[in-house]
Amino acid sequence: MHSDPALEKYANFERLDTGYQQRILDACIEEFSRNGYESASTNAIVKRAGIPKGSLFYFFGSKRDLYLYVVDHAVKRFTAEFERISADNRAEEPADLFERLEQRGEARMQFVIQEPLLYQLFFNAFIDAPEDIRSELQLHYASYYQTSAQRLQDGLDRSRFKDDIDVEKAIHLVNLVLEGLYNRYLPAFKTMTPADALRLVEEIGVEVQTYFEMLKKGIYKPKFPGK
Amino acid sequence: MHSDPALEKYANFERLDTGYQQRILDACIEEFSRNGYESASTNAIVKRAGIPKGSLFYFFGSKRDLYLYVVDHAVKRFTAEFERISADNRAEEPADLFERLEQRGEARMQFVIQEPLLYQLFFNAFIDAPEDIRSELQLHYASYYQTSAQRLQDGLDRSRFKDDIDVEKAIHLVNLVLEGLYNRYLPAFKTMTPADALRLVEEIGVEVQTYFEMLKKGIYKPKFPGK
DNA sequence: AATTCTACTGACCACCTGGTCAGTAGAAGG
DNA sequence: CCTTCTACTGACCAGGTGGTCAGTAGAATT
Repeated sequence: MHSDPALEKYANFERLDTGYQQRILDACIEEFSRNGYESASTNAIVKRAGIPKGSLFYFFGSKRDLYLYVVDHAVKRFTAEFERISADNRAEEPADLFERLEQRGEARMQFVIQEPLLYQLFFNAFIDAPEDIRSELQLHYASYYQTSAQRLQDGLDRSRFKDDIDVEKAIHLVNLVLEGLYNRYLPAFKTMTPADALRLVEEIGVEVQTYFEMLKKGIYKPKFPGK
Repeated sequence: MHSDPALEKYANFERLDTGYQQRILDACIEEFSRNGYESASTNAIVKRAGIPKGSLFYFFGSKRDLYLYVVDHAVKRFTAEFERISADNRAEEPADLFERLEQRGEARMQFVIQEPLLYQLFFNAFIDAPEDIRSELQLHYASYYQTSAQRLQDGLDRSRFKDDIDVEKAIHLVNLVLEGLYNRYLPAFKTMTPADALRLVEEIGVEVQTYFEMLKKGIYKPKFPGK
């Protein structure tokens, strides 16, 4: 992350008192999540935060670096919340693929409810942002993505899968479905009140269950039915 | 579509000779597919097309209307190509869902290979574009989308589905997988020779088969195995 | 009290945006 | 030949954009 003490790229910002930091961060989150990277305006940010224009660039250097900082903030908060929720949900990870994915989905939903702007910001960063920023982010978080994918497989009960099935391919398939579902609903999500978003999230949860039932019948042995 | 002769919103453009029209369209397609609506620049378009700035607005009125026109062009080309390919593939539609989807998938892949930019433009229009434009497009193409979905179901052999399965939901599921796959591979197509693209399409075909096997086991009765 | 140093500021900059409209080239009509 | 008309043009506009830097207020040092 950005906390490498040797570089301290954002030292000017992090030296500030936390209340002031938060006011600035909030303004950035609001602006970036509402408009994405390109359409977000640094002028709008300083106006909203009530700080001088020069300060923003004194603290962060450039719009690009500001964005990277805010995205990093979002990712940190997301993963922290993610860990916390899945930690006190269950001490042990379930051995079942679908239960794992449900658990992750639930944690994600919780975060969406609590911090809709941060979630949107974080997610859009990998979709909307200009190519060079996107690739930098992908590079930056590649290891996180990899360990996350690895953790999904560690200690997984592979005996539930039909013998003639390639487990990696099956996981791929299920991920494809979840990814596709998310992409399909994303546009609607962008223009919703938190209450409507919450309702939609629950609807999606039901839909996911339906699909999971079908997928289980396809890739699990018959003795592992839908619960 | 936009061809309502009573309004003739784009008459100034469509009066031009086709070569000139095409040069302008190409520039628009390039710019919009590369940058999306918001970040696309009308100045960049006129520069690329080698036409005066005023002409663009004389022909199309505004950036917004230009975009709607180009998206419409993309949709027309897409559906035309789609019809053509599926027409000379087979005279009769197969009764099997997966065969139908394979056929459609093949047609779509052909279009992706032949016109990657147009496909991207068309696809992104419903994802990236500003809310008001997106909703106008959705309204505009709602009926097309509906008939297309209807046609997928007409004369479909529903007896193959397990009795406890919601056929609509099952179709949704399979579409989700295909859509996800296309989107995953789309970026690769943009920077490929036709030969490599063709090879990749065949690879994807194999992958689709794998997923279809699993899905069939999940939603079809046992007596309809993978072929 | 004078000086140095540091953190910060805001007027300013060059550049870009979508859009306009008085003006013009050239065909058509008289 | 002159006029009218039409299709088209490009210099221009107001309103942005991200970014800069000479200048300053106030704390720290002498």
